Amino acid sequence: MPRVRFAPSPTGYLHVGGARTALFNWLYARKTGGTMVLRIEDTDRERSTDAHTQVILDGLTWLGITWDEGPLFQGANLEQHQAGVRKLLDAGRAYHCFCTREELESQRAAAAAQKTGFRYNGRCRSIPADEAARRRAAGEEATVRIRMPDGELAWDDAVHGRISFQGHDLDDFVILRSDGTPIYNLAVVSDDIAMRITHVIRGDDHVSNTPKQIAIYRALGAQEPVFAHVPMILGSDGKKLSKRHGATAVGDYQDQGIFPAAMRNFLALLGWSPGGDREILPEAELIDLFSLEGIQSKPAVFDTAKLEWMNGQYLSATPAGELLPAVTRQLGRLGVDAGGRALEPLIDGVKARSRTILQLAEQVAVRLAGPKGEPDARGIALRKKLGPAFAEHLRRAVAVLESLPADEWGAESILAALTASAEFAGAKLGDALQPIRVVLTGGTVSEPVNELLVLVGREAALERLRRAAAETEPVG
RNA sequence: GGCGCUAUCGUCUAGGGGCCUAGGACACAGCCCUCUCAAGGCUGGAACACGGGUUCGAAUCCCGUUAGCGCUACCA
Repeated sequence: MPRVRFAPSPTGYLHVGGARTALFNWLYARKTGGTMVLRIEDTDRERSTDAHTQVILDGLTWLGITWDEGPLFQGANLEQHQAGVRKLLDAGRAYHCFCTREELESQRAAAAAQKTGFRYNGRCRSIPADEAARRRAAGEEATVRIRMPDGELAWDDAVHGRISFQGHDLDDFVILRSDGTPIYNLAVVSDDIAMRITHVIRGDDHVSNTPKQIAIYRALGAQEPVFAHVPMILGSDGKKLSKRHGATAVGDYQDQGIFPAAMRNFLALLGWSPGGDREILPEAELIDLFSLEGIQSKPAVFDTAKLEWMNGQYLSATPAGELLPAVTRQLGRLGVDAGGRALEPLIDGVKARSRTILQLAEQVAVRLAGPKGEPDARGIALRKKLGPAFAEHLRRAVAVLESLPADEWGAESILAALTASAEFAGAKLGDALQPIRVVLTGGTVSEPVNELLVLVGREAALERLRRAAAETEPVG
């Protein structure tokens, strides 16, 4: 049975790229009946925080990504990592390096000045073990470097096919800091071996780490896992997705009222395709269709418009009743009290015109509490265009609607009454109705006016219309 | 600079030598519907980076070129 892991470092929020990596791991585990391990890579003590860990856990949970083991913390495995280094040292596959940070930095600067790449010069490579032991006993600080073998370091990547590096292009990199704590590549390999990880599914930014990790696997005499490097997610300018592209944290989308299922569907299709034309794929289909081979080898641009479209698809497919809790929560945030009214009809009325729960809740709020402040630009433009007629239409509407008894306050009779009145006055139906829409919603966009009136309710609608008619009445 | 990865409409992609005058989706434009806007339906514009091979035949295979991206720490 495959064992996969998602291994974020808690140094920031759960990024959409990380979320997608987690999703692919999860999909693969669920598809194959394997095990998903969650490991928090907190070896960078300076930048790791518990708050970030919690945000990552929350983000995964929101997306519906579950894990079977963990969360495990890499920091807890210090002794295991050190034991691995000792084993490498004993086998002569690693050695102590006494070069100081300052020496290394000046070498790096010199290399940069000459526009040539920096590579560790191997100065400490040939220091005999007993001499190294003596110097360390004398209090000299040392890191541990792996002895990088010559020859090929290649693997058959599950998404890219064969990828090959040459050992002599890599240098003897540090695996243990002078303070005795492990460096990322060592810790990862050590943990992946200990956790019996069979498939390492991670971002493309790790492909250049892979040959280094393979060198460690070999030096440790351990079996290498299958590697699958999934492509990066880019911003609209083709550059690596970052803060300046707008929302990149999973939590941002949660706040915007995106459905977890829509986000998951969208993320899955970013860099992966089941083949064919299917787009809207529920969880079960995603799992059933998923394969590592279906993962794209080129990076993908994150397209918010398509995410919102997809969310709209999920929104229309979700019955109003299921939307109720989320809408109620948003209404609370907007400070609008439903006053015990049944929200479902309101939700159904505006559902098709919303792409996110947030937009939907805002529309419901307007129908409940009336628009806030002045109408929008198009509403004002209409008022100007109609001039005095705007108020006339309103007054006529008020008169007709008032004459409609409460028990006849239905979409059909309202439309009939309004149509007849407009006809009698020789007004175009559109001109007669649009002012009502503007007063009731603050804009020129809504469900049909007769339905809008039903949703707002007789008393509230009449009250708002009367007031607006009076306000817009020409002086004299 | 070195090493590596990648290359189909603006974007996500289908495509595994002939089914391709390259299909779908988002976005865009137009039309239908219509009291507005959506939704929905229909229509349209829009791509195989370039150059060489291989082959009867190449978006598909090979080699270059170009471009983009990633990595190049006692970060992860």
